[in-house]
Amino acid sequence: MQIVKRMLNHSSDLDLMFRALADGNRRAMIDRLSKSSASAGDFSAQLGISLPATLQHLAVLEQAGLVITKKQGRLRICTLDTGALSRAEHWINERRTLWGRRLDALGALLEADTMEEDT
Amino acid sequence: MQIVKRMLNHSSDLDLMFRALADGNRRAMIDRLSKSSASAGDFSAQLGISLPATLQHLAVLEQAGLVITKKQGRLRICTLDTGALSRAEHWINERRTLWGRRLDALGALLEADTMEEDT
DNA sequence: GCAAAACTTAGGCATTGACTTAACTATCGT
DNA sequence: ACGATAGTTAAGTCAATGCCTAAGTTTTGC
Repeated sequence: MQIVKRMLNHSSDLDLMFRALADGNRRAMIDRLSKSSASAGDFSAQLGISLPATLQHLAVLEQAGLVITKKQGRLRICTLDTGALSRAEHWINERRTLWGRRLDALGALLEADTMEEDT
Repeated sequence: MQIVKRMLNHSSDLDLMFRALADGNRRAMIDRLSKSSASAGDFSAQLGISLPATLQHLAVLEQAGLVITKKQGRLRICTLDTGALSRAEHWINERRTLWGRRLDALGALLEADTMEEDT
């Protein structure tokens, strides 16, 4: 059963995703993975933190759907999953453009207001 | 010692930004602001949380550079600042496209691997 | 002036998050 | 088989979050 990837969290997907991205070490891991796959030990060495700490970060990234890990022999190999990144980007872009449109609509009005005040 | 590291670790702009976005209430505030400006009391009422809690959220959003607030009379009026949103989006997009290029090269191989696991 | 409205500050509390060390378990090379 | 390598689990520490209530402070309007 490959369906069970997410349990009944009261936190949304976006919560998990943004919280996962809100840590420098985890972003560094994503940076690293955007170049090539890596093992848990690689991250541990690169970041200078313990292996357990690394595994916790990996769990966060996995739950956020940002990273996929798979056991190969005694290594845990990690790869990026860009699906979630796209969703995060989509949320941001939606808000940004919404506000952009509003600016377009109000821009003239605000400017007119300012002009009135000035004179 | 790791305590020192954490305390000295002045969190980066991206830390502040993503952490700010990692909360449903704060994303709701941004949603609200993407439609029009609002006062602290508006948010308090909309979210059903106390005014102090609302102010804390606003402080987080302001420090992240996502929101601008300004005192007008006895109201604290808040507006969106899209600059930070754009920066967050830029970071995400950069990683996504980097990985995308990588996928072009490795795609078939990874997919074959994944298929094996799934079945 | 003065009370109500809208915020601000202070203090407290329960939970979560990022670490750690120590003690396993599983794989690999010889 | 056996020691070294790579990861996993357990348990604990400490700081940061998110929320609250209570007691200020500033503005507004009568």
